[in-house]
Amino acid sequence: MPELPEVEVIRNELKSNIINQEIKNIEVYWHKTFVNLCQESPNNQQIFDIDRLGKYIIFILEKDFLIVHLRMTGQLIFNKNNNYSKNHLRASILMHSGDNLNFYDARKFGRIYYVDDLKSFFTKVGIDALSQEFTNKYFEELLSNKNCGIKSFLLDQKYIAGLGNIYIDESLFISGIHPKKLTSEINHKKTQLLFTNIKKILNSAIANMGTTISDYRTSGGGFGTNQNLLKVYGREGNACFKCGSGIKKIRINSRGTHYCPVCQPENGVLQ
DNA sequence: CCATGTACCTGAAGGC
DNA sequence: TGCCTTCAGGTACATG
Repeated sequence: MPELPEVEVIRNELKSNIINQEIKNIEVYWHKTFVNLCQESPNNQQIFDIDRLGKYIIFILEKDFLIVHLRMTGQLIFNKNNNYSKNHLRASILMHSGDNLNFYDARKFGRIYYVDDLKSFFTKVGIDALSQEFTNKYFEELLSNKNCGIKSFLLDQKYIAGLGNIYIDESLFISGIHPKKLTSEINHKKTQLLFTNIKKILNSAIANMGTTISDYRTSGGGFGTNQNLLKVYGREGNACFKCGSGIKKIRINSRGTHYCPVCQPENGVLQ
């Protein structure tokens, strides 16, 4: 499930291949994949740059923008096929050079939006988790204005954009915070620790080319390696790397949530 | 306003 | 083998 690091890896890889290319046209094979929110046409427009906000990848065209969200199983593959059969190909962005950017998506949740106004498109998306403007002070302010479980808070993209199920579980584990801990009850020291660890976890996942559990591929079709370094996610019943107790799995907001009951106590001195 | 529930989708995995 | 159920979780939208 692509989160911020996976999207960032794809963005970095695509930059060298896609920037300055000119779009010939976009072929759509599953009608819901392409969402046209703009009166113009992307055809014959040059791609000036590639940006990112949270889990959205943003292609900056001459006049407007193509925004891709991979959701659960989306893949952006440059100039080649992937391991999926051809019938998972939902759209192709064809370039005048003959290069192409193929959008595969087994579950059809992913989207390519064509928009002319970024501001109105991103009204419900908060600050990017790796942006310079996302500071410890900003994090504390967000937390103090909210009183819900910390995992629910981190999942909600309108506060902080880019975190998903895997990296939230990892960040809370190394910070020693129970996923149901109320935002208002996390003390100053723990807040700072969590803030630092979120940035650390995301940056290290980028360095490892992302987490490939099932569908995620880089734009070259490659695998990430970060799945080998996960501390809690997917480790239900296995021994905690810190204390040896069994990792537990519960559901929060209908998401599988992994934690160590000893290192992340719901109430206790460690918090 | 907020919290919760469900739709969107398909493939993999497990039970019997 | 094979059929059925459950699970995976990001986001939009509906409901209470």
